[in-house]
Amino acid sequence: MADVISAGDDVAAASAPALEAASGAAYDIIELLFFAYRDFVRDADEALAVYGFGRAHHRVLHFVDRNPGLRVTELLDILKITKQSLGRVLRELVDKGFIVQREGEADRRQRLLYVTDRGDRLARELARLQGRRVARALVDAEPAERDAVKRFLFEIIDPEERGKVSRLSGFGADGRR
Amino acid sequence: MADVISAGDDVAAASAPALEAASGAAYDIIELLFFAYRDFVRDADEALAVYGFGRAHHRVLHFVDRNPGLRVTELLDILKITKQSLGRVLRELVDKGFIVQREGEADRRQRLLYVTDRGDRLARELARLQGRRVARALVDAEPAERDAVKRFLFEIIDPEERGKVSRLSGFGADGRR
DNA sequence: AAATTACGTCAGCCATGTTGACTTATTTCG
DNA sequence: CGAAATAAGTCAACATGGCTGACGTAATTT
Repeated sequence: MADVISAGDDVAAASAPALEAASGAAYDIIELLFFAYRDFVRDADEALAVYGFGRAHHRVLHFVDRNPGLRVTELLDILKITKQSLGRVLRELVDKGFIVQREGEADRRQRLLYVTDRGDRLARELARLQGRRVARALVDAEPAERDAVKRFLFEIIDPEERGKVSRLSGFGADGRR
Repeated sequence: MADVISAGDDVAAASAPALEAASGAAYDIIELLFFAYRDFVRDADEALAVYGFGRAHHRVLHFVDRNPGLRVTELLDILKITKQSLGRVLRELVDKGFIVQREGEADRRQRLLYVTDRGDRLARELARLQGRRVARALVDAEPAERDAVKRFLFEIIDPEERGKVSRLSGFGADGRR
């Protein structure tokens, strides 16, 4: 039961031993990703509940805070949800004064997104909570190990999405700064 | 960035750059975790849809496959969901012949969970899909780097949960095998 | 014998995702 | 210039997967 999984026959351009070693670690990591993410996302929940928000609001607030002037279309492409799903949470964030929308200067069809002071404060508080967990997980890690973690997460992302993530988060296409 | 905002109203002045400088490596990883998990969980979706299953079914199937004879209470504690939520997906998995429940020998109140052959086949297929992604992300990583990734994910988990995860996944409390 | 435990289930609610259809304003292009 | 494309918003209906609360049954523990 639960032995080494096969790496898949279409993994090209890698030596058999390298793939095998990678596959051995893969099963553990599948489970670790589940547990890690399960706990990671819970950090912000109580802080969000104060305003009647959920995780969907958190994601929107986060990306607008990190990318002032973000266009709605770009946000949809980041979150990979539909316009209608975004519409609901975005409206609530605007109604409660955490986000404002401004007409684009160059293109007046656009409604560029910005956080308010209030929104910025909440976004930072949420980032502080999650950042604390991440920082604790990295305290004993050497710089090379931190890079290895970042590179791994970066390479888990769909290849065609990596360019976008690099631009948003500000590190290179190889996962390094 | 801030110059785009022109006449400042209540739009927060210091956003992305200041935050980034303040928080270091943790901030990148918060975003990377979002993107990585977003893509990671999508791998299995089409395979699950064939049987009318969703991600909740996947999680149940996975942990039962990895832990034959799992008790319902233990599964609840792993997934951190309620008995009622589990009940729905578990019933569907049983009805469709992917999981069977057996009365416990020592304690006949227990309904121990096992996958059927069919369930095992689906579980492995899903693991293959996700494992392939993980394996590809690790092909160029050295053993020490793979350990660093595992250790990081392990330490993201709530401290009081780590013992349970160690026992389930079979590596030590330090995140190493 | 009573209390606790393991499990299941009914009923209703909420958050967040989906499709499909349609509108409005604006920009781009032939 | 006029047609087509684009950016954004909205209505309606529905699916998934969480939640709480209340109860029931069988088996075990005290």
